[in-house]
Amino acid sequence: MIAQVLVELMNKNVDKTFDYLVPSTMQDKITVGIRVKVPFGNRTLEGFVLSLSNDSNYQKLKSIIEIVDDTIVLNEELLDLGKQLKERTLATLISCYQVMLPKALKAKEGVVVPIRYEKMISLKASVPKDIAFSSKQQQIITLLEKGACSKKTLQAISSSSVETLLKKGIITEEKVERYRLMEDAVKAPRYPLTEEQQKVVNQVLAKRNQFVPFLLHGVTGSGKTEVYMEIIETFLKEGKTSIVLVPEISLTPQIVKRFRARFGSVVAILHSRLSEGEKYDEWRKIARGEVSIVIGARSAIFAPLKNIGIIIIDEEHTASYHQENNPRYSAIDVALIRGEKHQCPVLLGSATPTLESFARAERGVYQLLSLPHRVENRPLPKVVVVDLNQTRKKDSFYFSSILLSKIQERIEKQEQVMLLLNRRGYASYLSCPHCGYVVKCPNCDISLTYHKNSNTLRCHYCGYGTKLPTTCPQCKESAMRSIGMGTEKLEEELQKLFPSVGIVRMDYDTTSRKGAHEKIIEDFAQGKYQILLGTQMIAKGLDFPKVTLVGVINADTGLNIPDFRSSENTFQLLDQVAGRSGRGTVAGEVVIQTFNPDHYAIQYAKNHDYLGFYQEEMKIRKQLKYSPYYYMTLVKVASKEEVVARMEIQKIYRSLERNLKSSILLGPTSAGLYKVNNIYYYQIIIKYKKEDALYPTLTKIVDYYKSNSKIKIMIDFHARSFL
DNA sequence: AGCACGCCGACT
DNA sequence: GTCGGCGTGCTC
Repeated sequence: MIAQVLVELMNKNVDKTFDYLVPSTMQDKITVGIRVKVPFGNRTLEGFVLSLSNDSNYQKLKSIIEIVDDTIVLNEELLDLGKQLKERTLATLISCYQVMLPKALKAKEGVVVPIRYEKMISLKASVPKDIAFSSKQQQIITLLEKGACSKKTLQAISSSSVETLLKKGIITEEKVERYRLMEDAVKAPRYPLTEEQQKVVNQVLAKRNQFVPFLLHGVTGSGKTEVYMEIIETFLKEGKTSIVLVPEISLTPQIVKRFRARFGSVVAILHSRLSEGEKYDEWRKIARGEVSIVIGARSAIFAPLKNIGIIIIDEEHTASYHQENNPRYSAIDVALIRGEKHQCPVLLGSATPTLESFARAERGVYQLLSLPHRVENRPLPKVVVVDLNQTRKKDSFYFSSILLSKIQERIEKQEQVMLLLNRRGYASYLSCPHCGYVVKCPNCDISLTYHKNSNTLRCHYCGYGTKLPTTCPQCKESAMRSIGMGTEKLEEELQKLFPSVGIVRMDYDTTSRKGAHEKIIEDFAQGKYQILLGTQMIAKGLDFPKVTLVGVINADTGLNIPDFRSSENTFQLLDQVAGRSGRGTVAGEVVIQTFNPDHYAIQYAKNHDYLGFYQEEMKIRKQLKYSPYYYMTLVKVASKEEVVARMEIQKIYRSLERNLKSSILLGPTSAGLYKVNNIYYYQIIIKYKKEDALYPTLTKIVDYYKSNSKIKIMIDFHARSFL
């Protein structure tokens, strides 16, 4: 028998299978999808068996050294999915398989994540009647009569007694696998569904056993999670499994808790904050069919569940559902592939769907469902927009007097406040401190990015460049400056203004420790603090009934990043963060501070008018030929030598120009992150509605560069950001 | 990816 | 005369 093995190397040159002899001792254990160790050149590598055959074109075959796991790692569905992923992303096949697996199961020689064992003690079949036991010994035996028990527990009673009983052969010891992540049983209230919610549930269940993609547009606080759980429960009763993707679990422990409370131990959790051991264990629970529900971040879409009843992607607009390195896939795409395979519905939920998704719903590609009202008829919060042009001169740098007085009010009423300071403010664009003016590209209606090394302003879309203005083109004041406010400074200011109030900050810096998120969220939920301030992190999915005021310190930071999605991202962020207010019995309020009070993204967010925003933004997208009217594929090259990157992107440009007859090419231009770690980036954006030559052309280009170590080329068919 | 093989410059 | 540069090619 001969095995076709795909080895661990992430290089285009070796992205094919190699034939190996299967030693007779392994014949009955080797199956497709298993992980093996093989000799490769003068070293040993790990790889996956992709197929088996009886003969080979090669004469001098080497033999497989050993089998790594006792079961298969990639089942048939995943093997097939990997191949599709490779075709869609043009990444290496091995990278498509590796991305599906926890580190413990990736093909990687030398990386070992152990299974955790525990010593279990159990009673021998019959306890001899004629022996007199000490009281401690008797205590242990009585305990064991009810069932096996961990050695640790028994040793706590008396370790010497355990030893004696073992020696006498009364009890036996056995090593048993023990999962690391143990579920903590919690109780959570279960809410009866509203009529609206029930209707959505019924609409989805009506299409069970069919591949139907749904888009659930539900306003913040409309109880989407409850809807998800109800649907999942139905499938659970039918013996079917479910996948639920959430943006980043560690940010929303509340959702996990609710699932745990309702479904108990049939829930597995997969996200980046787990240790490798924990991920390994959760994965094995899934592969062994011990759980029926998987909740996780992006990569949980590859959970090896069988018999899937539904795939749910919550907050479907979240950028993190797209992977930014190879393979550059979209979890939504994968969900649709798997949904079709399993003939099950795929449910995408959001209060602010991407324009792409909503457009698909309008065209009937997705079936649109909606939850237009909050539960218990709670009103959406009232939004006040504060014009910083009016207030900044007289008020403090961060706070308008309106926001301050409203904070003061909540503090007196013992209610809670959340303050958002968008961390994207660090992006270096140039802004006038007096009037808020930001320099834009004359061709693209996009902010120019400040390039420090060349001291110019440049457009990342068309390549337009201009010298740095010394005075503001609008108000003629001197000293334009790049903006960058920090949450840390905000916290300091706030504490000065409210010295006796408990303030907690949640951002990248305060949450790097494991469990830090949970702690902050837990503490805030319990009222240890009255004000929670933070970055985007606090905008999504959190549910604090006592929060009645949400303040956005500066809504403009997101508007000015040089991305055609900046309005959409801003609208989404504002709507999401506004949705944190008034989730309890007391009505909520929102204050948005901005230099652009009339900007449509802000105005529509103020009115909670998703549809209005959608329609207006679609007009712009149509006019400027952006997504979703055009597909946009990003081609990026990276090289340590700037000249090489520039030369090669031009070659690629000429090739694209020659071959793509129905596309619009933007570029070539230096990428937004022009130089990172001494690597230079150049890029081209391909816009097209239908381009049959796209994949063949790009495949050729990728092949052409596969053995060129001086240059790396990256292709992203669903790029969310063109920085 | 790594590593060997192979053909042209400045040095014990 | 040799040590060593990194271009090209191969790994079942």
